[in-house]
Amino acid sequence: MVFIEPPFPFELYGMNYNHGATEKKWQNLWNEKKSFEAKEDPSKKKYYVLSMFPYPSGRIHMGHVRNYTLGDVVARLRRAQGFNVLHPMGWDAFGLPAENAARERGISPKDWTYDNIANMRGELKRIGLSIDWSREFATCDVTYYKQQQKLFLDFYKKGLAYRRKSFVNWDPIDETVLANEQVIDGRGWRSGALVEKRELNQWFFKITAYAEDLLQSLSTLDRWPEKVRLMQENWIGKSEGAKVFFKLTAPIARAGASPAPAADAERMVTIEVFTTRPDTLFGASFIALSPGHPITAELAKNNTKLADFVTECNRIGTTAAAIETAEKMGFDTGLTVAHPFIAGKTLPVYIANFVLMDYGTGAIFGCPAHDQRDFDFATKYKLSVIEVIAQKGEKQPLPYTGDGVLQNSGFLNGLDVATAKKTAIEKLKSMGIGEGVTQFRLRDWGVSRQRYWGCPIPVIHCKACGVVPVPEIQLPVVLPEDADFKKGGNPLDNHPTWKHVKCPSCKADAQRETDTCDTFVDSSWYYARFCSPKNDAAPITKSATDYWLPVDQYVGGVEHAILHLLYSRFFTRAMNETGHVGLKEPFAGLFTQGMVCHESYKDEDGKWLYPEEMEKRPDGTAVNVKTGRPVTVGRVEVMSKSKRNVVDPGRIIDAYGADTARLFMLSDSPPERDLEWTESGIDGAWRYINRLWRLVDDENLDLPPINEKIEGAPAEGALKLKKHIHKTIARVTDCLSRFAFNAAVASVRELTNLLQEYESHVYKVGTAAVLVSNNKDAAQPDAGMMLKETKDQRIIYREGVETVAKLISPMLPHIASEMWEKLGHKTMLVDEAWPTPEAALLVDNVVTIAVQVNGKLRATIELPRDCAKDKAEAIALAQDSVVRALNGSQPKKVIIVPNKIVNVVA
RNA sequence: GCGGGCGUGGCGGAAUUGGUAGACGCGCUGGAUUUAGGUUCCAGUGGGGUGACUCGUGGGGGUUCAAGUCCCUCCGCCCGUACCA
Repeated sequence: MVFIEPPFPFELYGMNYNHGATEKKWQNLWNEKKSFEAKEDPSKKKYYVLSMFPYPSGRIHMGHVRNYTLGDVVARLRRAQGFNVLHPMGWDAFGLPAENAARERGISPKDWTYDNIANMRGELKRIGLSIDWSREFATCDVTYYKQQQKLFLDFYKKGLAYRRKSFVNWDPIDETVLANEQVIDGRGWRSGALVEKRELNQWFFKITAYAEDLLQSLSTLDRWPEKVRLMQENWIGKSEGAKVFFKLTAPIARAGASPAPAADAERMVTIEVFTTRPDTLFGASFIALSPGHPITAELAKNNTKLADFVTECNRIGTTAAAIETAEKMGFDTGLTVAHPFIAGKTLPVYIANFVLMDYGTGAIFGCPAHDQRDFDFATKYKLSVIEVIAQKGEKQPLPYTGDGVLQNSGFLNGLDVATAKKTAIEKLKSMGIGEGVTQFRLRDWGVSRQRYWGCPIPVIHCKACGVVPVPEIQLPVVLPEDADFKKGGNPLDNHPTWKHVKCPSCKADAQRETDTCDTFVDSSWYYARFCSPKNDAAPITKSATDYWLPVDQYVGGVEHAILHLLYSRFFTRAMNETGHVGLKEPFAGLFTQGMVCHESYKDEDGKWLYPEEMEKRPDGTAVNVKTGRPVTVGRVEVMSKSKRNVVDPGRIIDAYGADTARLFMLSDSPPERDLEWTESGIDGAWRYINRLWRLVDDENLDLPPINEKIEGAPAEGALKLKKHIHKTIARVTDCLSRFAFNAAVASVRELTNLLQEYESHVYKVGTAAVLVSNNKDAAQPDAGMMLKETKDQRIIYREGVETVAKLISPMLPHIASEMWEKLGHKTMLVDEAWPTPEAALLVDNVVTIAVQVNGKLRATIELPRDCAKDKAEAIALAQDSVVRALNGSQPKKVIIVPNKIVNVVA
């Protein structure tokens, strides 16, 4: 784990390639020539490459390097292929960590953020990305969030933003709202106080208005990973089912003194249940309400045991994972409801911790025989289990969730599940106690955050006028810079003056909204802002977005597969509806990359160690560099600061160069999979960079002039090499276009090997080279042929090396550029066109065919391409190994796949 | 819990549509050059067997002339789960 510290003594190892100077040289040149500045040009086909912008935590990490290298490969490839490429970069700069830093270290969130950005920008630039830095912005720039406030108001006017009550995690000691990640085992991470659920008025975006469209349009996103589309589909969670009204056998006496509104009073006599299984109504054995259900709240007023139970349930927290993995608990209310179909039958009403208030109606009926959760619950509380679906075939233990024929179900008996569902719904409807409904799991997007470091929501609360939007000419609503972070709560709310304003409508004293936006709002439209980042008059410049959008290739982590991407899709629809953009789907192509992992190390005391703090001994043991004490080598895990299994990209770039870091990121693991960072891997990458350099850095290289052509047909050896070059072009182009970057690198390496091997078999004599056969006994070609061969080979060798430089350039832009220059070119490689293979060179006239007997490989034979089937069969059957395997028996059948395989079935 | 993904030599992985499993690299072994080597070059390298062969893509089962690839099932690990970004 000991790295060579910079400056790297490259000449010590016979290396002539100085990555430090070379990388700097090309980065400066690209910058001077503005090589990557994008301009709208309707005469050219555009290509918009976007890598998810980073949160400015202060340092870049390997995950960033991977993400941006992947995006850069695409951007550089498309650029070489003649597209007008937009490849921007910015900062997802609002959010909690800045506020935490302010609280812990007394730095202002703004200074902390912009310092981090300055530092990270420098680190990013060293990777050598083909980014148009002139378009850079941060979401915390007033110029950006001003436009976001306009969008918010436009959404509000269209009814796409609204306010309602919703629960938050409340820390009673710090008097602040906690994020889910700040709640640990039901307690506040700093105060340790038991977290309470508190209901607050909050802002929501009406994403559910587009639920159906967001679902349907997934099928048009054919360049998205199937898994992401599936995850979104499940997240939206469309389900067909029924609402059923269960009548309470005794209405609940309301505890409150004030008269309840009529609709609410109605709720106290019936329980509205959503179910996807109305067919199993005859198997119902209980009703369960969410702890957050209005009836639960009403009952808890007069029942301390129930109130305690609800408190207990709330302690689990607000996350679905916690609620659903918690042990199933129920509270028998003693109430009963009438069964809708069976006269005289009643069902007990429970409060259950696994019933979510946010989904359906917050109430379910339980049919234990045909649902796992209901079954578990019924077992625990000894409720009846009535089988209403007769299983097909071999009987399985309950619960049974498959199809079958209805039984014990009155008018549904004999029907299959699908028909029974329909019939039950019709019956419910005719009885006036239910109806068929389509339900979505998707909930509206809560965007309110009771925090300082976010985009202020631009509304004013007036006692007389209610919610009043801030007039557009008064935008932006700017964050105050003198907020106090020492107190608990929301610094905006605590600020002495900021929130006090006059109502824009009646001029009376009023208050600003002190909630800020969820940072997912900021990242939902940044892709569109990159098209015209400087426009101060409007969030979006229509002509610019019409040209550049949609994003052709979006690259980022799978962890964003649902929320960020769904929110962006919603936002684009909302911006479309409010006239800002002319499209609905922001990202035509999506690639989700895997994470960067590393071994983790612990010393004897169980303390995590950084990789550079330990050393591996030849005997396989590991020790602490300083103390010499043994170190336990742990699992390979996602790099994280807490486990200290991180490698700083800056140090790698110092020691080995950006190209080496990029190569390592691209060469071994396929980009969609997790990548394990290893020191030996980086060594291997670094060696390859030096091998590339040796291809061109040779005083005796003796290459023919640029563009010299072969006269007549190429000599045999030259043709072989040329074929390989063109096959490599085809293969690499294909690999790159389908994100098989590791395979693309492998293919270029193969060509490099071949060129190097070829070069080592050639002597240079004067200006001509002489091919030396490996086989001493072979007849040497005559002088004329040799001259032709060597001359052609020199020309092909140049073509080969130039091709290697071009093909590797999206991955390793610095060394590729340097090679190009070394080969005598005056042009910059980044301005060169991507090579195209000659079709005629891609096909071989002799193919290798596998010969199998009963599916087992017995021989391979060489045959002319498209050889006749009977001829192939005859040659295959004549093979010694085939004859042996057949052992005298007659083949029953021979299967021949032309140019691929002959399978003899014995 | 639910949803999604992944699993191939000692290691990372390749195999575009069901058609020669292990490309390319790391590591390792042997050799050459070298005062030296985390340099470079050459050769070898899935397991077993002298060999003909045989066993092999997380486990078990199935479809097929043929399965890493398709189907069923089980196991392990990872991601998301709505206030981390």
